[in-house]
Amino acid sequence: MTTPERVIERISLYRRLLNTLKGEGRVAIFSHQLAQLASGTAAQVRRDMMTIGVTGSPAHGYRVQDLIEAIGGYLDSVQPENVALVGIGNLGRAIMAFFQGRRPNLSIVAAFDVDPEKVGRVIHGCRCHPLEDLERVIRERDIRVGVVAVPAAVAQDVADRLARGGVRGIVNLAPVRLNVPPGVYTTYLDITMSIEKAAYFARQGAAQ
Amino acid sequence: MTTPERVIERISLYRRLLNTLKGEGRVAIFSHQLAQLASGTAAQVRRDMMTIGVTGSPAHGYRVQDLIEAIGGYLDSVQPENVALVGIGNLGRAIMAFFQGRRPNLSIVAAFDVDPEKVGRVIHGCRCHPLEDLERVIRERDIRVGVVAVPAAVAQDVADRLARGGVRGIVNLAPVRLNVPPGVYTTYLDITMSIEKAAYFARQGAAQ
DNA sequence: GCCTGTGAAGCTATTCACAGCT
DNA sequence: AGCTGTGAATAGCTTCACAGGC
Repeated sequence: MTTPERVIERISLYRRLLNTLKGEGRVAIFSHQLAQLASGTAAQVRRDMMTIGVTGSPAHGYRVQDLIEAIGGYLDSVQPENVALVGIGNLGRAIMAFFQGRRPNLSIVAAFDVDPEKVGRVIHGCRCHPLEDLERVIRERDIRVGVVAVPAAVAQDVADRLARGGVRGIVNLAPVRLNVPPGVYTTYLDITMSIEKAAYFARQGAAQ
Repeated sequence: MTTPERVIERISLYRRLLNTLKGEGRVAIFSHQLAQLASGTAAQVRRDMMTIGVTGSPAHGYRVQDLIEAIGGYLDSVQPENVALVGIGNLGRAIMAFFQGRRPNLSIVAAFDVDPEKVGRVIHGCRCHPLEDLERVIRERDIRVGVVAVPAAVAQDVADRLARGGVRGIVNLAPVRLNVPPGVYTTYLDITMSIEKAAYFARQGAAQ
């Protein structure tokens, strides 16, 4: 019953692609077309559609609007998800700018930093708190997802605080592994690893 | 003979963990210990060791130094790899700061931006060029890996330029899919997707 | 006893291929 | 004719389990 990580990733990607298509006025799409946009296969797209419970027609394929709604129903929680961002350096600001009023169902509602310079300000529509307040604010605002964008040396401490505050999902951008209590999901966005990977496959003459 | 992406990712992770261990004075490690640090299994670590051609001993496990060297021999090219960064916004600067004199075998040697304000300056030890010079500089400096950290709207254009310049590996941080000619490897670092994934699994009561 | 190295087994994910529909 | 939905087949990855060695 638990959907594999890979499938969730693809579904999230489909949604973004579909939103773009919708913006272009596209009404329907065939599996092989969506597959091409997502760098996948038609069969895989159809399997994923089964997973989220959407059904298409041989005549027109899948209705774009249906897909977007079904993906929303599958991926999103009923009430919008509150996200905390820890670390308001360049990376943190990039993420805030990026999320600025984007997703209706997912918004960064609180940011944290140790720098007294930043605390108290509102950056990209989001209030900045001192790190000491993390657990309290997380609880008050019912935040269950945290993004860790702090230097490696303090990432584990931040993760501990997030977990204590009740966060159940962490996105870690710091180049360290985190130790989290059971029940807390962690995913890593590792720039060094990605570049090393790209360098390796660049040399191998491509894969994908 | 081509190593799967998953394995390359783990090997890159092992190296980082091992470098930390080495810094702590650790000399040898058993597969189950490395597995714990990497959130994997002992059997998997041993398989990966086979892949890179390292052999351990039942008595002491694997020698940390051996592993680091073997991974270097496996992942790295003989001469250091030159990387180009396109987009010197918050995200680009975060990446530059992060790479600042880090990896011996992988360095960002050129950055590009359209902002005339940034062009000509040297940020984090790296010269900033105007976007128009991209293809020329890429060729001159024999750059084969590019990092795309520009807004979504111009990411495809940047990818086209990189590919024309001869880049064979691209790390894309913009939230769009790129169309690249065959032979160019592309990998995506998608913050939105990661947060959506974390939110989904946070709700499911964790995996991993 | 506890480790590594590895063939074999097991499992998961992807793709095939085709019936059914329009 | 060309699509979807899906059981069956395949491919790919991970884990088991054990021989061999300190």
